[in-house]
Amino acid sequence: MSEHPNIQEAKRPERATADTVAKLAGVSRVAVSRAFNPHASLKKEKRDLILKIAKELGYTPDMAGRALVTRRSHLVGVIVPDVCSPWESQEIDALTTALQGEGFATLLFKTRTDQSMDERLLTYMKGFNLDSIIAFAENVSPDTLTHSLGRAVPIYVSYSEDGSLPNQPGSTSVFDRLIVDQKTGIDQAVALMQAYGCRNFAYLGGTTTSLANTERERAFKCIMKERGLPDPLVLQGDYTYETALASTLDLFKVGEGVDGIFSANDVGAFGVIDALRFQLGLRVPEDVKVVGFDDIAQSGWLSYNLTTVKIDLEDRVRALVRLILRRLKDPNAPAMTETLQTRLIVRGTVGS
Amino acid sequence: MSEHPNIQEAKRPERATADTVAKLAGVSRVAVSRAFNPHASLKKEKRDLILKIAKELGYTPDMAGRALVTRRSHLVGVIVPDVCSPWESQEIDALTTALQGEGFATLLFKTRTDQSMDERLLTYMKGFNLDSIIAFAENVSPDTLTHSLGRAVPIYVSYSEDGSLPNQPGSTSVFDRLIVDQKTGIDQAVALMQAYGCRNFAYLGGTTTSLANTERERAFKCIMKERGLPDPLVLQGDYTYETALASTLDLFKVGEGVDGIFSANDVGAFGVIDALRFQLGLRVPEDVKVVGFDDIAQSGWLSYNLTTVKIDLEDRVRALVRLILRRLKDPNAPAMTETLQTRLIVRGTVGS
DNA sequence: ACGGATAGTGAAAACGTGTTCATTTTAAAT
DNA sequence: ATTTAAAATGAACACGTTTTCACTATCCGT
Repeated sequence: MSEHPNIQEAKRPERATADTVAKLAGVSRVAVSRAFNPHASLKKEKRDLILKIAKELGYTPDMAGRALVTRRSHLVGVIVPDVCSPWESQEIDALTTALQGEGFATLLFKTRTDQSMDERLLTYMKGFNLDSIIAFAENVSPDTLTHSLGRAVPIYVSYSEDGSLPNQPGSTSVFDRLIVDQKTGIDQAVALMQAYGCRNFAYLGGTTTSLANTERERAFKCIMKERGLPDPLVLQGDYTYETALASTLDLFKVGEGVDGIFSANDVGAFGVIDALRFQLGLRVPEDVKVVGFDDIAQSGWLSYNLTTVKIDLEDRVRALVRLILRRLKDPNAPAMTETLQTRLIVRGTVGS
Repeated sequence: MSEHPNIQEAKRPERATADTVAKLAGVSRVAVSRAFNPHASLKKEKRDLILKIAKELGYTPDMAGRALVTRRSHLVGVIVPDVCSPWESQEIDALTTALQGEGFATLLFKTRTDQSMDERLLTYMKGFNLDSIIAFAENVSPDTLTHSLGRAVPIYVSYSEDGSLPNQPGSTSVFDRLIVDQKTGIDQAVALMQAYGCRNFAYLGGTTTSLANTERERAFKCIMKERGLPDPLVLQGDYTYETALASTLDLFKVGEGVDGIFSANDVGAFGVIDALRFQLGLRVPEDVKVVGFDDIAQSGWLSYNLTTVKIDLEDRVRALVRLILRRLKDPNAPAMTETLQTRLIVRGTVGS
């Protein structure tokens, strides 16, 4: 086994391995491994030599081999129904940046359009031995995930303090959670709309199976009651522009006289605004006031200039990464909860 | 080695491995491997038994172990400067769907804001042993990529027939390419603008280092000349809404009397439109006509209703996946080229 | 019934890495 | 100078899989 590999090596410039570097540096292969692990003890000059030769050869530790023994793939799975959706693409972007800085890469998986997951896909995902999983698709049950996903611990995002879904009594597994307090921001929104004279409110929902939507609707109704306002009209939606547009047209076909619409997301609010302005000949904000949720980049564009409830994206991603890293460092640590606030961003769709 | 693993197994429910399945099914581990490889020869009833037991145990072949010996990671890298950019997020979405169907997962990497890549990141990427790489960031030179990326063969997207960047004479490596013929669509756009009376054209560029932008500008100027029109004014841009807005304001500050603006991308066109309508008090399309490029979903929204040059996303992704799979099947196949057409989508920003 | 081809099978050897463990070298402390 | 602790080192093993390579059972046609 001393000269044999050279024959193959002569044929093609084979990928440099730790052994290649070790022989060239006159050290053992273990030393090469240690050179790439900052915490391992290795004489400084020897490490420098190894790293120098490694760079010349273009050697990089192979993740597959490393994953096999360390049981760390350095891969974080992101399950998402639709990458194009602005809020989600913004979060994926920020998440990728943050994780990349910590030495992890994000692996993208798409659910079916109904946000459910193929059995085949789950099996497939398991094979990658993901270090962590973030489920944007809220139609994937925690138990399904843990059952199908080896050692990776999913992180769940809840939208109310009482944690409506994960950590059920029946389930043995405990999840780290990020709780988003949506009520504060929504209350500010309703207060502003009320101050500008709204009397008849409507709530345009997102996908009905979405946890975020369920809690937004609940919070909205609760606030209406607290402020002594009548129960709002609820429009069916699915977070898309097209459906929002159609639902708004339907709403005003029966002439309800609604003068304040709160949408479960910004893209939906765009649909509402365009329906009002271009199809119904109504003015925003003079005739109807509109508020969205998310504060995506497009909400600042002048054509919409949308007043909206903001979840601070950087805070959110920072919290997620913190949870992921902590769980990775100590898999047996007790479940942890991070909390996030929301606040109203005032622009031009309620009053000037 | 017969009873030893059971001790560990008793402690925690260890991840099921091929050996676990093999022992339970009373076959060799090789049989298990074959059961999961459809092309391997294995008695049907034995395969069924193995797959059944595997499902009960929740066993899935480990990708790391598999990658080590097959030299196929089933990972496709996507290098992108900004996931949020609508066109790119749409393409990532479609690509992920298509690749997922073929058994590959997409791994996301972000460049720095100047679209260049950290040396550290390249080294890092190499470690994942990617099966293929698609570079959305056009500031990463082909040679840098091939030098730093083991056996993965990058796919390049060019925007002119003469292939301005890859396959240079100096470079030894040959790349598969996807050529987008932008001229046809741009010519249709100019023709329409001209028909509606445009006399003074301006071109709002994207990032100057972007290949797509360079070729779009070249094609636009060429068409202007062919149609006997004067050289267009060129505005600096970077594909963002904010810069487009600012550039448009600058343009009309000197009162050039421009009546037709062609933007290198749709998001830029949105900035142009909003500057004209909300800051300069001009009407679109009556006073100034605007055309974009890409045909992202937002271009159909009524507030913009943008006339734009479309690259068919599904065709594009289909072609990319075709190139990737072909290269993977035969790494030594000669370089291949796919070509894509563009065409104008007429909406409301040129004339009704 | 017989030869030959074919499908089915498992033992052993990879693939590239991190980690134990026992050993040697170096540094620090008396 | 001598003891004690700490740091540095490499051999062997482990991780989970696929791929040779022989070998056996099964099938077909004359």
